Amino acid sequence: MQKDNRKEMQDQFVRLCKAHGLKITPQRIAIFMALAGSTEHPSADNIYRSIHREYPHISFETVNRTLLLFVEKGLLDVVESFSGARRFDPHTGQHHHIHCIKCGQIVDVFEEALDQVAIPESISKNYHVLGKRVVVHVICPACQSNQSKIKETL
Amino acid sequence: MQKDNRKEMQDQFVRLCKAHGLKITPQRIAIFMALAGSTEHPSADNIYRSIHREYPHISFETVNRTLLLFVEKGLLDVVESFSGARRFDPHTGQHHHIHCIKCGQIVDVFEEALDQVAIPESISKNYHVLGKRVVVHVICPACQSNQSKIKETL
DNA sequence: GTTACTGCAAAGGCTTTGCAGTCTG
DNA sequence: CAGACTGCAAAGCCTTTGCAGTAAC
Repeated sequence: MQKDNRKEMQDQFVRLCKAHGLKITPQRIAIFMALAGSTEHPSADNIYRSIHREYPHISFETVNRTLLLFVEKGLLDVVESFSGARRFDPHTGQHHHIHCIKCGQIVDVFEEALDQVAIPESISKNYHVLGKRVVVHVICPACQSNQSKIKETL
Repeated sequence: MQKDNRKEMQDQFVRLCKAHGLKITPQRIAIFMALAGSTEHPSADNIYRSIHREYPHISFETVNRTLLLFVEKGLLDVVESFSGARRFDPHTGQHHHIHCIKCGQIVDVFEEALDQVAIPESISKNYHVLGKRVVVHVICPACQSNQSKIKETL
């Protein structure tokens, strides 16, 4: 089951690469798989670390370059953040985010009601609109209880 | 008129400092005035440059430290960005943003309808909510016409 | 065989920190 | 006068780039 899923994802990746004229390399497969299994909106460094144990020869530069390439091709999005490292999101469809302003955690929100928020005409009239997102600022339960421990990253 | 406005702002700043137990220094006044007159969500470097001609002795470090201090005291907000330098917003009230994904420009949006977006119970039930913002992703008119000229900063 | 991709090393932005001296209240 | 604030210099992150070698198709 887990294995089937991996195989399925790899097939999907091969299709995506072909569609975009990208070469298929072991590095790219590893990066894609790491992303596919992530929900925490990882930074380039997060991805690098998560594949480093299994593929110690993959360099950080390749990870970063690949992520930027994927963004360019629309396979990934860069998400809004409040500084620090750039963070990536494998989920490119319409959705929303919860940000903990203490620890920087970002949680996905799928809510029909938020998708339905109408973009005011004053905006759509004057700009070429690509999309929208509702960002909710919170202090997450973990940070609530650990007031002292976690230092805000801003 | 312009002069009265400056005076008024300085008085406001003095009140704010007293309320937060901050000392009033020429550096801080300069920084506050630069922020008050800004609408483009400046970075620390933007503020530094904008006051540097008039106050060449103010260091970048002081500007940055002061901005972070103001954030801590709630006089300023840090706004979401898609990487690059941290950006500040003197407007701490409820409002929304338009982001140009090409040039990085951020435009404020004041729209009753967006303020009214309800935070789903699934969120408010589980998190301590501080606020929300609708972020609209666009390509601004300038970037539309200059397709080639401006290089995306991501 | 060509061209795209990778890894290395180095440089380039932006941010933070320790410290000694200075200024505010 | 005490504590807060500033400027300097240096270090710390994160990201980008040039280049020579390597792998994919």
